[in-house]
Amino acid sequence: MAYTVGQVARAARVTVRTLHHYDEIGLLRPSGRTAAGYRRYDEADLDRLQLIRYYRELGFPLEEIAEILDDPDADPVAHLRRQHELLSGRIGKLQEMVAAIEHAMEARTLGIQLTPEERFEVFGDFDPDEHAEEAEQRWGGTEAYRQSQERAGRYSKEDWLRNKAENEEWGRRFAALMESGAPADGPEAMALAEEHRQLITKWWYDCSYEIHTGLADMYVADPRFTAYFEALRPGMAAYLNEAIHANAITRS
Amino acid sequence: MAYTVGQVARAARVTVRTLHHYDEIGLLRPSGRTAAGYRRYDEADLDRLQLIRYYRELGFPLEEIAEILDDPDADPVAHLRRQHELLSGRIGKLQEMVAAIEHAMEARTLGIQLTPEERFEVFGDFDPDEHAEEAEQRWGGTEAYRQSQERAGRYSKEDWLRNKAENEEWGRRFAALMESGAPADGPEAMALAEEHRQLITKWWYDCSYEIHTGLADMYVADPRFTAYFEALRPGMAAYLNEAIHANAITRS
DNA sequence: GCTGCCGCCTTCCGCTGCGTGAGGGTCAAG
DNA sequence: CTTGACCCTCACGCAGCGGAAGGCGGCAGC
Repeated sequence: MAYTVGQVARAARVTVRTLHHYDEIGLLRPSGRTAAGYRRYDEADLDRLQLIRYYRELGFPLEEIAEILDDPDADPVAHLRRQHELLSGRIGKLQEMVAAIEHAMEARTLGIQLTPEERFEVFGDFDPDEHAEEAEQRWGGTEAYRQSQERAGRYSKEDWLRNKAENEEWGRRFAALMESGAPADGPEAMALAEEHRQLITKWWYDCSYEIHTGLADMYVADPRFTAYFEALRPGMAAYLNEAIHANAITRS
Repeated sequence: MAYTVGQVARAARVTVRTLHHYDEIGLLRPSGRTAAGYRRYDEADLDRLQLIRYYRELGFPLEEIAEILDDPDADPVAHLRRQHELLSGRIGKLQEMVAAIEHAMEARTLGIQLTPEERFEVFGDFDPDEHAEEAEQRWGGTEAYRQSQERAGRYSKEDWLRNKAENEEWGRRFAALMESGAPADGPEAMALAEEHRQLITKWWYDCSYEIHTGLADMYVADPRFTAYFEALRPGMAAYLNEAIHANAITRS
């Protein structure tokens, strides 16, 4: 059986132009032509095309595919191994990027500006071990972080907006409470601290009391978080820190 | 402070040519030039370059980066979300490719030819659900398969060769046993069946007796495996099948 | 003031893997 | 004999630079 370009293209899910291209560069020459100059592909050509598409999808450049297919001495397993490594590396890089994006999205919702250093985190420009270690230290490499990463990716724009709105709503009530002069370790403050914990659990990850107090400490230790709360109301970072601690002690 | 192209290039880890390119397309024009025509970059330019590199690493095309940076109304989070999806998709595809490669490597060591269908498995050309389901059925989605996949990727060429050699050695001894006329459910056949199980455990995954009998059945059911054993010695597939079953019943 | 060398300039061609025409011939059906 | 679906061969275009050619600018040492 002989096939025309169009038939082959449909069968192999490539464009006619692609077949022309493969012909041009000698990667896949049709086994014959009709009197009118039409390309005629036979079964063997189809087999070869399958192999070509296969290696293509594995990321091999066309020239290398030609080498593999035309050199019977070439070791296909070696090629596969090499490609396996390449792919693994690429997956790793992409995963780092995804993590960086999630981090960026998370920061955006709080309106926190990333430091240049953080912005460049995605680049492999420092020792990977050191980098991993730092990430471990900063985020604990914890289940919590993984949860939040996972969720971050799934949230729609509406989700983000609702999240932000709920956050702001809570912020307003907390600021109002401060205004009223209520003590940071009083029942109302503790109730709002608890609400804060629940908000995190709802949107991000299971926030235990332990984690919550850890967060509270970060709010006064990390200037970016401090700035965020201070912008809502001066003194809020410290006040919230105290309320969270009080709440954690009382409830657990 | 003002910097020359070279200085900027070194600092930002890009090539001079890249900066020229960014200038050409208007993505990053240096804030000034010296009398001699030298590009002069200032701090603001560096900031912009950082952002450019950041979005670049996240996979944005240059044109889109220009949009994001030049349009203050553009929603960066929306862009991030979109990019997150793109990256996740790409990771998924790459992971499928890796699985396909591992499958191919595994098949190679046994000298089994993949069917065209399998060769095209890596393409997303049929319903993903159906595909996943089929893979589930074929491989059980089991811990065993995951183990073997994981190991396949780590093996060096020498490992593969040793694996192959051990396999062949076992094959020779098993063929010799058949030759001797020993019964398939006799002690020697069972011993070699057990050795076979251990070989799999050593190289691939924890091969329980249950899994082993499953494999044995596949050896007579799947023509490609059958062909492999039949090539070693006619009747070997069925003989091995029986020996494995006998061994499993006796030992467990 | 001359030489040497490095860094900078612009210009231009090259690479991959095709997409997308333009401008025309061919084939089978009605 | 026409129509419409195919097919052909040029040939330019795309991103995102790499790299070379050919020529100044700037600074150090003689």
